[in-house]
Amino acid sequence: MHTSEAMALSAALLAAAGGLTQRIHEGVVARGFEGVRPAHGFAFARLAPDGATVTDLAVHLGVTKQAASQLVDEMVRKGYAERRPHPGDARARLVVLTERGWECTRAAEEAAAEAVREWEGLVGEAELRVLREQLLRVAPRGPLRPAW
Amino acid sequence: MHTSEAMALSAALLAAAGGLTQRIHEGVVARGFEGVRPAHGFAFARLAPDGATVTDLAVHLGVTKQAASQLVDEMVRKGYAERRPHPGDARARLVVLTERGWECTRAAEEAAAEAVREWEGLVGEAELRVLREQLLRVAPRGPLRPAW
DNA sequence: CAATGTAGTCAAGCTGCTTGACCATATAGT
DNA sequence: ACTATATGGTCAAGCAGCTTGACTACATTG
Repeated sequence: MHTSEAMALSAALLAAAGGLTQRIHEGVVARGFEGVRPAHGFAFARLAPDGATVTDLAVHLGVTKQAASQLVDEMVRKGYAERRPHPGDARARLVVLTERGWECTRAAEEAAAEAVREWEGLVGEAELRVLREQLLRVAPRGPLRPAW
Repeated sequence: MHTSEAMALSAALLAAAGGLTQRIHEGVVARGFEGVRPAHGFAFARLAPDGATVTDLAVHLGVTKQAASQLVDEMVRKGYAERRPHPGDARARLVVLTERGWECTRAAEEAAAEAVREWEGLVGEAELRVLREQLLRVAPRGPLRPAW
């Protein structure tokens, strides 16, 4: 593949990712969750299963634990998360999503599904599965974090 | 496509875009261009053909013209761009890439091509073209700008 | 039970963006 | 032609999100 084609691919990938991010964000806002930035989504993804400590979150997001702690402050202030005592480690605190946090997570999933559903009309359902498989192959392993 | 599959696709897309961005950035740094952040790449892309005004750049990046002007300041200070008088409008100034700016652009293209070349080994060359076509379809039109 | 490591926070500072104000030049209306 | 308004660009101040550094509370190791 030539350099110019590689650039076209890169640009398309970045544009698609940017567009999707924006679509998800708009969808979340449209569903009544304000003051949430795209970066929060990556935190929600880590907190969703069973909660996490601030340090876990910091590693996941690739920022300092102070920054992660401030992010948690903000999410707590806005009612999306709460700090609970950590069972088995009195130093740590387990950050978990509130009910509103779960609702926001579902809103983000719906918005993503809505955007992807439009893509079905553009490339077809079967091709969309192919696209997913290809992206899974080229995507790096590890935590999903904001990139630029 | 079910919601969970849509989420898997979204996550893969964001991860792939993030990984690519990081790869390009590392490749540019490895080629000796320091102090360049990923956000600069989007500015380079707009300046590359024939230069642009600060206002053009601001629209392209989706930021205020003050922010764009500061970005240009930085690029000028680091030797990647220069401000020339605008032919035909004495108010405006045409921002163009310096020779070093062009070298940096080529470095980014090489780094992108290098990453994409690895993808060829993961999904195959023919499938990579398919991937490009699919992404071009789902990518929104318009300026390529940082998303989150 | 002393020494070292880890979870978390407080405080200060930096950077990249914003809003607001302003000047110089272009363009439109009469 | 000349005033009125719009546009390109910069200066200045402020804010938000991150950083580094210092510190306390608890855990873990020997």
